[in-house]
Amino acid sequence: MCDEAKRDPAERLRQMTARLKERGHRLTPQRLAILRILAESRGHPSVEDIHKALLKDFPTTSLATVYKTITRLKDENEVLELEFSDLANRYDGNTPTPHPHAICTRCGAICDPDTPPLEELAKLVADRTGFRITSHRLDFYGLCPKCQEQDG
Amino acid sequence: MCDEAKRDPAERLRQMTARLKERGHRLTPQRLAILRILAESRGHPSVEDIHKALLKDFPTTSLATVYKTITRLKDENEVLELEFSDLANRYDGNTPTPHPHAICTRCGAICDPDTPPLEELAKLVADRTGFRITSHRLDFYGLCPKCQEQDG
DNA sequence: GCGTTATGGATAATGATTATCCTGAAAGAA
DNA sequence: TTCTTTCAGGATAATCATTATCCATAACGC
Repeated sequence: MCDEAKRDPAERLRQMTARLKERGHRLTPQRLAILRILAESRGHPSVEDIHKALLKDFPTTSLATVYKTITRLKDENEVLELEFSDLANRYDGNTPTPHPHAICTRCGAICDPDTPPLEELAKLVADRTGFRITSHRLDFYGLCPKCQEQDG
Repeated sequence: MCDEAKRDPAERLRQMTARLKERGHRLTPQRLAILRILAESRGHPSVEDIHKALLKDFPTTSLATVYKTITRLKDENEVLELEFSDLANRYDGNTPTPHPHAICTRCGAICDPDTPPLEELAKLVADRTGFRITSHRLDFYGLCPKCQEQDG
């Protein structure tokens, strides 16, 4: 229910590479590999996760390269960043627009539940605060099913 | 509309001191001062903000003391932490239960809009993901009214 | 192929937060 | 009030994800 198949990874990869090229970014082998990892990932990998996966094909890749590529992708709105102050940030390259997440506070599992859209609520907030709302973040924290089992 | 008066700061201070005492924490002058700053704050101060305010009455207070006190308050659920990976975390001592925020991405202003409660949505997410939901975070990002003016 | 210039790699720097360690103060008991 | 125990404060070092820096090199348009 949680990490069901989303859109086709190959299609998403094509989309990302096309957008980067179109905006004048070079498509290096390392970059392509990072895009592929993001497109194929069902979870929400951290930079270190991505780097580890990358080392299988490109054993000399630097962590800095991953950070730089992620920054590009953020600038181009091709990846959604989930910030944490006490943990490494996590990234969603499949669905780069804001959407709710369920986050396990024990094991760090993150999944995308289906929920009604928040546009109405965002409009309400804009009306009441005078803000020009451009993005949002909705996280639910708790224990994932696996971690509940371990409680006995 | 955004930073309207909430509950009575003095009453909130009484509440916090009572809870800390009840749980066996000592009430030192520094701690009381931090509680007062949190209770009276209408914004969402960072640790550094709190420390700066504290120095007026206790010029030798260490930053570490503020961090330690905040940790206590988090453990006792008397303060709500808003985490940011690229900025200092911000704290709400007035309303320590999760509630939506509007956050200015330019100046960092944070305010508490009135919105319908999210309990139903949380229940829906719990049903669909199997998570045992214990907390949530709903942030809306955008430009506050002041920062919109500066755009011309 | 060539030349321009963005990118990759290695590593140092940054900065919020946490850990450590010791001294001193808070609170209860006598 | 004084004593005792233990928690809290202050100073500072350590941590760790993320950024910045710098140079050699690879990508891509011509």
